[in-house]
Amino acid sequence: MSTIKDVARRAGVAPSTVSHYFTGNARVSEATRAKIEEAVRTLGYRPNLAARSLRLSQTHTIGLVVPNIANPFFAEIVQSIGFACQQLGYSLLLADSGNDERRELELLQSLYKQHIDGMLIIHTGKRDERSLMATNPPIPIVYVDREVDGLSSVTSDNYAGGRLAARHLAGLGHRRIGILAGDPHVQNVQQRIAGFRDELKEFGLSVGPKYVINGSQTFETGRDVQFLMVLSKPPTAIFATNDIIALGAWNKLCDMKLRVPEDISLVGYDNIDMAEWTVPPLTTVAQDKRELGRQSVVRLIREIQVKDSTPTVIHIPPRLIVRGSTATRRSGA
Amino acid sequence: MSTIKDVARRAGVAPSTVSHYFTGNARVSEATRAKIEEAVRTLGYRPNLAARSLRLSQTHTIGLVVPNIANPFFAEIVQSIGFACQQLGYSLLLADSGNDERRELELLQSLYKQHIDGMLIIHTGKRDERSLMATNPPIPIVYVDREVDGLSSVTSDNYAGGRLAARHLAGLGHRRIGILAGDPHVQNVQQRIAGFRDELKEFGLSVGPKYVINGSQTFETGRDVQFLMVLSKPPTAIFATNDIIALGAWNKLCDMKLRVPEDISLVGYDNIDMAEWTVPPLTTVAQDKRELGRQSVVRLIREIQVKDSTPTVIHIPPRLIVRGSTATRRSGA
DNA sequence: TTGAAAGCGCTAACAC
DNA sequence: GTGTTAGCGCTTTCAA
Repeated sequence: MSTIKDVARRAGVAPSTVSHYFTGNARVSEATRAKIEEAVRTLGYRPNLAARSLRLSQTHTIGLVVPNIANPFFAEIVQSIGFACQQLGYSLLLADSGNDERRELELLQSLYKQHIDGMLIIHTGKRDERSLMATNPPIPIVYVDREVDGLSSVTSDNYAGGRLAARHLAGLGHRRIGILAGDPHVQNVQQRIAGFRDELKEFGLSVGPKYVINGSQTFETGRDVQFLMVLSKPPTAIFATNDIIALGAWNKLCDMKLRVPEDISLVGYDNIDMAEWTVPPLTTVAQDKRELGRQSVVRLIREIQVKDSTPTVIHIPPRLIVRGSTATRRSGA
Repeated sequence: MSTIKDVARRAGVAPSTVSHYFTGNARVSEATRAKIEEAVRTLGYRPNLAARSLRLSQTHTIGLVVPNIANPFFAEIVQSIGFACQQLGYSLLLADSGNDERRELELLQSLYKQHIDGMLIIHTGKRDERSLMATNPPIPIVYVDREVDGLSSVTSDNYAGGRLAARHLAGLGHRRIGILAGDPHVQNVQQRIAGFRDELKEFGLSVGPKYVINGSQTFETGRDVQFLMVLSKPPTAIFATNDIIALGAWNKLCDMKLRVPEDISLVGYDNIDMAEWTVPPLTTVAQDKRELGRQSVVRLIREIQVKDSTPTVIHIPPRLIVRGSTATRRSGA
């Protein structure tokens, strides 16, 4: 592996001249430029970023911690983060916490050692927020998708999304509505439900405790929809706090010979690719994942570059995508 | 950010002693050990990996290039690669090529500059293999999921998987079988189809050109199943070269009021999570993604550590998962 | 068991 | 426009 010295020697100039050529910190004559370029080419020289990092004490690398990249929603966010990084000249160090808060903490530590310039975190949502804060990060951190009080974050406006879903369902005439809540400890879920309930209130509606199913953000929790359907007065519509739960519910409803939307309306959240793949496709609240990822990176890099460390909270507005899984309440119900 | 010198000063020893303590290259006395540990703790010292890399000329980081991390199949592989890396003490630099061969090449170059120790590549499959080889990599590379002639790779045994699918369908009595091939330029697809055809031959069967649909590895290509169903003698069973295509086909079949498996049997490939979510669940050829990821990392690290650079090809055996989307041919058909 | 010193590849003053 | 020089934080002989 050749170094800047090798290039310099071959080009018959000093190492610093080569450096100037690369950094553009000083103008080099046409003649030397040609010689340097020739040397670089024949030697196959690549600047050693480790050395540059050491010297500049910045790595142009950011860390990304996610709870579970196999979750399509997170995968799509990671992708857009990745694209934004490429565009802005940053490398991306990926770490999957496996939705385990202890591991999440270890990963943070080991990322710090890499002396990355900044960190993007989609936290597990399980840990007490304060302990994350207490670690007193040596570098800028922006939380993605799940916000943390008092710290910078870029998230979808979950409260608004909940309202959107409620307005849609109430507008279709539904009055007995169930909620597949998923994990009640996740802040996003709480906000979606809060928005949902608040909007319902404007229609003079509410959701009783028996009409709420808790669990986790998984397909299996969706299948617990059965507990709603065996109620003496089952709901005519259901709000699931994410698409995967909605898909799980739909799956169980199929098993029970209930049809969507004829027998029951179903609204999901996230608008993952799969939401379009059902028959009929799933009505859902879309989060702009591209924008979520892009803004996170942009914001983080801003915090890295200017020492402006006042936490900023960015909310990306959601939008309702009405597809085939919702319909007006049947007069009989 | 404190350095090894700060620690040394505070502990009243020389920097090299602190280094010895960390690397374990020399034994340190109990007394100094205690002083060093105290200093590290109060200073919150973290070794600077960039400096260490420069000195040791190895970064303990590997690069990973994937075509599209939003594809659930790749996402699952990336996850298992990530876990294996964590376990073995390597960091993971992620780069998504967006399934674009030009970008893939750029990413390789920029990863090289990071002086990573090795590289894992799931290539787009579009480029001529040779041009990838020609880049003459300065570091070990292991190709994942999609092999490249003459280079190290860890892939599923796609040919065997194709045979598995064919044996299953033929065994159920199907004689007119269609293939949703997807992208015929992807080697994996070719191999799956080759295996499928060869096994069919053993049953005295074959698939005529009109029964094969080409396209890409997408949901939309799956929906092209309609062109098979309007044939004068439509197939009674279909092999899709991945689950997403199968899901697309199923979606279209639903639209056409055809039922799976009563009217037509359907076999997918990959066993992504979603394959279990249909009603009935999808019969498919499973690739062991965990193992695929783990073996890739293990193999790459071996190539990094011992200079043994004779290319090794590892095939992970697939297995057929029979679920509800396949059934014996109806006597009427 | 500990320390002094050299150097990994690069950049940024500062001189010329 | 170009070169000299020092030093980023770390590890590693080699001596003491």
